[in-house]
Amino acid sequence: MANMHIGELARAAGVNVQTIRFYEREKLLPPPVRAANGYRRYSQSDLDRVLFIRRNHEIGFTLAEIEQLLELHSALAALPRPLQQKPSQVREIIAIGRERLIQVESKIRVLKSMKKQLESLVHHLERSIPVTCPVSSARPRS
Amino acid sequence: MANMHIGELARAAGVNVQTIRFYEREKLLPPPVRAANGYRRYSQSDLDRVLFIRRNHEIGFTLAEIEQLLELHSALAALPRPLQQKPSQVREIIAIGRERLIQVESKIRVLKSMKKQLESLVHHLERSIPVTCPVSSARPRS
DNA sequence: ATCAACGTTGTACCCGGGTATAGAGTCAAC
DNA sequence: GTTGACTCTATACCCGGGTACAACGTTGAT
Repeated sequence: MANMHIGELARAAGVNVQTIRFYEREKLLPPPVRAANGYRRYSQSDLDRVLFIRRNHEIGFTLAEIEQLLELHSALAALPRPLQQKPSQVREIIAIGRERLIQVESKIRVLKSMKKQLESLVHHLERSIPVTCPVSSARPRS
Repeated sequence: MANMHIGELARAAGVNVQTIRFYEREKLLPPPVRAANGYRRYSQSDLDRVLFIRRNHEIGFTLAEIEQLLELHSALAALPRPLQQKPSQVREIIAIGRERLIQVESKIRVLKSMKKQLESLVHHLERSIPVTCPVSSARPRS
């Protein structure tokens, strides 16, 4: 635990150092423990968190939405087990989860339809080209 | 054709007027025909284009990427049929299409895995809650 | 003991994607 | 012929998500 410097974390996550500090300011990362010299120290779970942020950002979630997603995860982790109590809190988490689910499903639908269009585009273009591809015989003028 | 004012187009597309003009400046929309009074006039195909832009932006493509997608579409439309000539141009379109396809597929993968996680989250939370849902008998204290 | 490579805080800047405002013209209805 | 809703151009601003200094401290190797 707490085995990485900020630079190592950044490299491992494929972002740069300022971005890590930026995420900290924006409350996407918790204030890390500090070594005696004041250096930030990070653990694997911090790395996981950064990777989670990046992946989700890449597929079009805003940082605000990602914050919610993260809360959702940690709320879940913090629940008493086996869940007997706190149904109102739990219900809220479920509600947020459902919302996200709807968003995600809608994005998937759009992307799938796009995929189909692209596939048919590429396919048709390939089919109707006078063959000049490597697999064919003589490579008639490129 | 060319039956809409900018305000109607904007309303129909669910964006505001300045956004339309912004897209025009950014070359995502072609300069529209102008009425005698200087007003921009738009047609259905302009609306389609704006909707296309919005949909794609929503699923995480940048405007620059969308510009490429649009070019790809119109390049396709402009091709001589039945494609006998211009294989180099066609090859380029295919290459871009393939690239997009890879991007789209990767987004879909990420979203699907997210969907699974969310589903299992919601499912598990629902399963372990002391039943308080409408479908059950007596609604024991909310 | 000095150098490079890394860390600290703080502040300022940049880019993408719009959004708002000013100052003016157009148009339809009353 | 004036009012209100619309349009025009031009310019400025805003927000999200970083990115880049500046000025300084720490560490390890040579």
